[in-house]
Amino acid sequence: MFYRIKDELADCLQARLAEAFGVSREQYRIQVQYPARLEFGDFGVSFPFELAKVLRRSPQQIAQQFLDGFRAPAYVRRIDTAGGGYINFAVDRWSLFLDAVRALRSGRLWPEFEPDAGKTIVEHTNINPNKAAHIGHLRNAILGDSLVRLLRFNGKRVEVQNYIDNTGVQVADVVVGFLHLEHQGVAEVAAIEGRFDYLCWDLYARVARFYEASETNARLRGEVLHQIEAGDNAVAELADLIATRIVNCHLDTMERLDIRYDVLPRESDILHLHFWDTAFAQLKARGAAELETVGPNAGCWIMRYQKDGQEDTKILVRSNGTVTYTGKDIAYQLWKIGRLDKDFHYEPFRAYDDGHTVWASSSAPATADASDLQPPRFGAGDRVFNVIDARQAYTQNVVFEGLRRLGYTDEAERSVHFAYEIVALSPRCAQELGSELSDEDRQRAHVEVSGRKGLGVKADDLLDRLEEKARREVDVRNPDMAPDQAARTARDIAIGALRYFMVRYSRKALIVFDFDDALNFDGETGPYLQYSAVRARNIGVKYREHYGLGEAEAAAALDGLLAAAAVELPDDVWDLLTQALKLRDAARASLAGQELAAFAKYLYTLAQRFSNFYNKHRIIGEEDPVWRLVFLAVVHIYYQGMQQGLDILGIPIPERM
RNA sequence: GCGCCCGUAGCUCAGUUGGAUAGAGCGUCGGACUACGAAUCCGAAGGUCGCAGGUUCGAGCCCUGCCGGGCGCGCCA
Repeated sequence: MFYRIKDELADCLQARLAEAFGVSREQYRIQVQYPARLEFGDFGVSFPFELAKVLRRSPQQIAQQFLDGFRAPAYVRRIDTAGGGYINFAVDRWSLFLDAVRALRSGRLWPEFEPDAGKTIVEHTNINPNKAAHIGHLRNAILGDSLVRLLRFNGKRVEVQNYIDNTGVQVADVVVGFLHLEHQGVAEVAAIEGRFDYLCWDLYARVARFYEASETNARLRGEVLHQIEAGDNAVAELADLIATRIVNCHLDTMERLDIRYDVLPRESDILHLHFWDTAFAQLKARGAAELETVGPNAGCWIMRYQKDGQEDTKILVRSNGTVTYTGKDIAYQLWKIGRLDKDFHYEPFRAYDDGHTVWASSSAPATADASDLQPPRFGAGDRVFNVIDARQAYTQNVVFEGLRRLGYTDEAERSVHFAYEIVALSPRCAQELGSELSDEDRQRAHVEVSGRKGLGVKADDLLDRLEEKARREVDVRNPDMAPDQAARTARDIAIGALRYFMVRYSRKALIVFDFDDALNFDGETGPYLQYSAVRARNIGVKYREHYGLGEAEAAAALDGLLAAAAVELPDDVWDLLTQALKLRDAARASLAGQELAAFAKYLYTLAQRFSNFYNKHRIIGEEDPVWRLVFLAVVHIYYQGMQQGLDILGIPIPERM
């Protein structure tokens, strides 16, 4: 609700600016800001400085003339000029508080945004289906899922895609491992029990060493890859079995973090349905793809494009006729943004507990009796976010350039590479994991996670460790808690710790992973946020118990405030209240800036203010009935905000902790 | 060589798109529980925002140049 007041004030100021100086909104747009310090007020503007030159007057004179005859909105209680040109506005705390109480009573503290008619696609996770997920993948999935939740909160309709590269070399490598190291085929692999993704993790690392041993070994990769792409043979069947089993492992892992998907587009179907041919025809028709006749790239189909004034070329089709990664990616992006005249077939892949179905792409129409489920219309998004690490920035730019070369400039504009830096390991952490580091690596600040070396922290191992640690803490604090509830609580805390950890750093920050940081539950962490929410809810519960009120009665008691005489809300209460009411602002700003860390930071500050508040004030024990209700209302408003905010970050609130 | 990103407290990071006295957490030191549960709170110490110029009423933020670090740039995927 704060954002509305801010917008309203901005309009009001803008009108006065036109009246007093003839400056229109188009000429100069007023930005209302939150002042640096609370004593300055609740809103502030600095336009007198900026307009001083144009209006040929001093900032003070402008501020004075502006304010002479300015009719402020009713809720503005005080207007000050300060610092030789700032104009600050303080609102009437009590009346704004009463507005908030009314909104709380009618359940409209944060009215929904206007729903967006279009569809936003978020593609994330995208793990090669050949081994267990690791911390790097967790950053991707958690960032992606939080983005999905933030978009939905902002009124967007979102489709979640998880692209499966089931025909790439990474899967081929594991196939080589099963065939030539384990001497196992489809039947044997299908019969393997236990942690399949963990088994492949080790096997994959062994295959890397196997390739290094001889040229003959290394050649096996190409042969296997060729058979996978050709399809309709035992090797391809094995690859499909491995990829499908691993994808199921990944979905299980992500499910532990409440991360879900709508559709899994598979590389094999892009191949079999010849998406590339359709895209290629478009590229040729538009002249975007050209057959190179001279030079080192002779015989290749290339795309030329301008980059910083220099011409660059990218190969789309090799001289042997095969398509490059970039080429396939352009075709796939065209499908996502609705400019490929082609679609997948779909089949249900699995259903979650609540009945939601994840669909997988398919090369053939589903048989009539297979299922009575009808897939939704996938793809063709109005806006597409590709959550992919920053190392792919160059490739992503080439893909978007491809769209532009096809004349789809709007579509390129609405395609976003949601880039983030990778998660690396501290050298100490890498050694802890049993990796033997070279002297060079030891000197470095961080070591890159490497699937090929088998070096990395597996997602499920990290989650297990988090849960174990959380369980110990829960048991110490709640010795009488039932084991199943303790387990559930530990799980919630582990999720909170991990999700907050991955989202608290800005996207551009490289995370150097260390167990000490990740397993920390104190200070700026997920459990801190959860704890404050739990405390707020329990204060509400205790309040009702203490005064013998039902939930509805306690809520109705708040109505008494509406008739009460005004009291002056102190700074700490006001700080907390306004921060809670800024939830929408924060969500909007975070989305606009495409920075989830900003929202995480906002929530953390909110929790901090609440912690400060409940340590300072007795709520249930407060003797003055008006203050008691004021405090109760503030606790309620805080809890409502925290509930929504934590939901955006996918962090659950335990019953107790 | 070309391109992108980063350099802020001992450590890890924020810094509302150019605003007011640069903020958190961890760590260190000191204080607050027979409880609306201390996974909390309060206080203290800790800064030449890599360096040097420039633009501006105003620069951690914009421009230029250096220094230091990371990543990317294949008929790989």
